[in-house]
Amino acid sequence: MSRSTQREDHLKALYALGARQEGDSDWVSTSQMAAHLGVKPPSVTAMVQVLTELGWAEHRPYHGARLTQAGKTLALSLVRKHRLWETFLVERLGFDWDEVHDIAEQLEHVDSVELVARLDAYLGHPTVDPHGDPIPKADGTFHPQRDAVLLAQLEPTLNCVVTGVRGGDDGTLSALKGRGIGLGSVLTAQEIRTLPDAWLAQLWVRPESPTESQEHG
Amino acid sequence: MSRSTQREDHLKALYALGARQEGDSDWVSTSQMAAHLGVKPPSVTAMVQVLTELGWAEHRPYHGARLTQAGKTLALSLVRKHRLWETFLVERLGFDWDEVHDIAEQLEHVDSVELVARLDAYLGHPTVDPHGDPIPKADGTFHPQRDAVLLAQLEPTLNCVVTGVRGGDDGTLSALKGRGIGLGSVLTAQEIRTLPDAWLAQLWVRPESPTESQEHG
DNA sequence: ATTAATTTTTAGCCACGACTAAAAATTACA
DNA sequence: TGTAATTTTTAGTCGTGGCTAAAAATTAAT
Repeated sequence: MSRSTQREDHLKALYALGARQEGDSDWVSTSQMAAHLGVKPPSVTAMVQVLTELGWAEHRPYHGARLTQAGKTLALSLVRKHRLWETFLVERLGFDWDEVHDIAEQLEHVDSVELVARLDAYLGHPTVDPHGDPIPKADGTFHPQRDAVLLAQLEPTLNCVVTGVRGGDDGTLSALKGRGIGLGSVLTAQEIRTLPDAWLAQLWVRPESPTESQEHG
Repeated sequence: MSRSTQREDHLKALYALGARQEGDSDWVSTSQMAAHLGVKPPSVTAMVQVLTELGWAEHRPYHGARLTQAGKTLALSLVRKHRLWETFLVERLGFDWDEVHDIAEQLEHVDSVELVARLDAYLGHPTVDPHGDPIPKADGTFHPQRDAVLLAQLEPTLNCVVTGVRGGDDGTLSALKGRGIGLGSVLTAQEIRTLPDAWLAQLWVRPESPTESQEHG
């Protein structure tokens, strides 16, 4: 009695939502998780209690849940697997970056440490996935985005380069692709003003001076 | 309500056991399936009834079950996925041929036709997997072993070359590897007499004249 | 041809993980 | 501060896919 696809999905949701909590703490409500996972809140409550019994989460009834250290380590290994598979799908199989999420979602639940190690080596130990998200290391260490800010926080006069997309579902990603926006895309200050508000909180960008031209690979 | 890992596993068992039935028909008993899958017969009965309702199998109570044409097509697509993944694991990730079965067993349940198509192209449209088993084509056609006989049926004076291993579990495969036997291995008539009886029904071989020497790649 | 042994199915149960409806706690408002 | 609205948990149900024990059918043996 330990890992299962459902438990792993709840663990990942707890990790993802905890990391992007607005303010101080990383407590996540069951309804947040339910919305994220596409299930109803009572199902989440039940699952959170299971995760608690396994020592992966703690649960303060009516307040929320958050991961323990053990849970964080496990969640990080899932994120690692997900991002390695996405890298494989894009770089080796030639998928577009907006097509790979659902497939990686399935592949990440395949259970074999040897497989992950060999996949990592095969891909040349990549440090970021095709969305620009950093890939956790095998030992659990994790270096978040360097030099990146969310587009919403960028000074309005600056140009920038897209370095990542936060929590992008395939729908958002293909909409971005439809506007010609991908990793490495250069956005001018005036172009930024034409983008939907929703994207301002999703795009990680590296600021550039207003006059600098583009040279990226 | 259609595919699930368990249903797919039962479908594959029905296919595999039906193909290797001794005599005339391809009816498979529930206890055969149960032994193959590591579950109890009543569980198989229940699952076979589900497969029947889905139109993938037919069930004659107290006599056995067998696949319909639709079921065969589906089973073949699972075999295809399994063997493509095994090929990937061995040829690209560098696994030994006796380590890949369990991992491929998980990977084959990943649901994406596009993924299979791209994996196939990436591997160069291989026709046999690392165990020498032929890989069914995307359209469902399937060309079984050419020129191969089971070692048990080989005339006792002939040498032979190993071209495949029938239904090899990882245990048998690593035992074979321990004796230095793999795809392309040359077995002399006298060496054959020293092999365990169990292997005689598992090794597919291509006969050679007693004097011929080895030249294989 | 009966009876005995074996195999298969049916009946009834359990764990997992979802759901709805109702109760309890928290938060918001007056 | 007391009541209303919202959120969360509890209670009870359902489907999937296992199990054991008992009944039914088949096969084997006398």
